[in-house]
Amino acid sequence: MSTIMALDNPTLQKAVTTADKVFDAMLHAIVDGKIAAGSKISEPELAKQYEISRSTLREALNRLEKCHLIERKANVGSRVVDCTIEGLLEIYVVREALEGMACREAANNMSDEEIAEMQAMLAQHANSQALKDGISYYQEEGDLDFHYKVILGSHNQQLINILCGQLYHLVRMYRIQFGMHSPRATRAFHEHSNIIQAICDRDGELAEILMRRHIAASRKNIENKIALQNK
Amino acid sequence: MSTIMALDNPTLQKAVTTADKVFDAMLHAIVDGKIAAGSKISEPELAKQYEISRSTLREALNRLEKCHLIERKANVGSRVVDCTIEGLLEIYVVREALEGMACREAANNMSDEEIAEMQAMLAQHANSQALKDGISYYQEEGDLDFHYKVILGSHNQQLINILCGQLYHLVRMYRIQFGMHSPRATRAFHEHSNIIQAICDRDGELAEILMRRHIAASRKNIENKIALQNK
DNA sequence: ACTGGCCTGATTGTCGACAATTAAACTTTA
DNA sequence: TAAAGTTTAATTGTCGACAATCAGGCCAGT
Repeated sequence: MSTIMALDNPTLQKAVTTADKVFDAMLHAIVDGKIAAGSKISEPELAKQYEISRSTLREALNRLEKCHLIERKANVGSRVVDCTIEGLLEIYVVREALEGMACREAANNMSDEEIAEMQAMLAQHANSQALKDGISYYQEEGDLDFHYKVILGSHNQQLINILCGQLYHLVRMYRIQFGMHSPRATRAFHEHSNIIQAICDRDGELAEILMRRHIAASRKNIENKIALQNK
Repeated sequence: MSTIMALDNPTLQKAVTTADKVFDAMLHAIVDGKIAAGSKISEPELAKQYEISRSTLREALNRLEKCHLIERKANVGSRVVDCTIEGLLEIYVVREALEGMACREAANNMSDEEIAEMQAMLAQHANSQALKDGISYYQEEGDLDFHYKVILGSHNQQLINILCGQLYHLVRMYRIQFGMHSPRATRAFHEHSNIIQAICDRDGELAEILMRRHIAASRKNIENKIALQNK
């Protein structure tokens, strides 16, 4: 029902080849933690598990490496990336820069129809949120939907590739594995609302500033939580 | 002689496997235009040309795809990306966002030794520039050296991977194939100098602003040249 | 003559086996 | 006993062949 599946890979065509299917399966397995973060990958073992050849598996591994979900060293092997606090904060820094710019470009380049769509989506989220009073749904999927739409609205293929193609899988992985469903839901909703307003006003400069603040706020929220945890 | 070779891939280990060597060879061939932009890639032909198996060639192609230098469609084949004005401008937008942020982080995270190194490099470039009065050398290599150093100075692995690992090969490709040796050399030199000063002052906010202006100026320079060309 | 379907040639995807390299276990020696 | 060197088992990289898929040419039918 959520739109998250539909735009899972907005820039990629559907999986046609078997390597694609294995890639998809492993992608979800890694993101969901079914394949542990930091664990070593045994090519023969996984090939047998998915009932495919090692060549096909390696093809899938190559695509996972493109998403920065695994790391390969020559003649040694592949490991799933491990989720560290430092890595998470690094990603937020990149997101602040890229999504800020994407938001500026979205304000310049989105069509009126796209803007209308996004406003409708926000209204739907508002209902869903008020209805369920469930912060987790909004936080985990609605938020991603919103950010996806803004990124796609930039109409910048490079931005879209980097953010949707590679970085966002990592974001989802961290969200799930660190169990992030913070009580920022209502606040984030208002921030989203203001960002859309800036885009609607075609105010790219303000849109970028608001998006950067929005992401920076999330990062600081995490930093605080970590600091609290380590106290 | 130049440092460009040394930091060709500052984040990657040297090529050990044959697929690595073929990747390097094809990387340079594509960047230098020896393999034409937009041309289709024939796997059997190239495999014979490099005297390797198709599997090994495909491994190399996968890494080229990671750098966004080629594009693959399932059951159809691979093509070298084509250099369009729109693509070039898109890259500048991404660079403005990412390198701006990298510059801010560099001001926060660079060690004093790193800053001293960068100042020394700039002084060397100043001599080289005054000596040869050659704008092309500075523009094509010194400029990249400077930007590399700033990116590495951010100490953000995600930033480094995206910028040095994938985006900068594209930047070099565009520079060479469009023959960019504009008379911005002395102006760019002063901008570099100011940026280093901001980093030295640990003024991340100013450093980001200056870097973004620096890159935006390059982009506008190109836009003007194109507009002039099409008149 | 033109459109539609079929067939053929070539290209890509997949497979299993072999060669090269690495990491660990074992032996040997100071 | 500890450290260094050697051997061995397992993993990765590479290869050539087969199967699946696609693009273009050919033929038939209206």
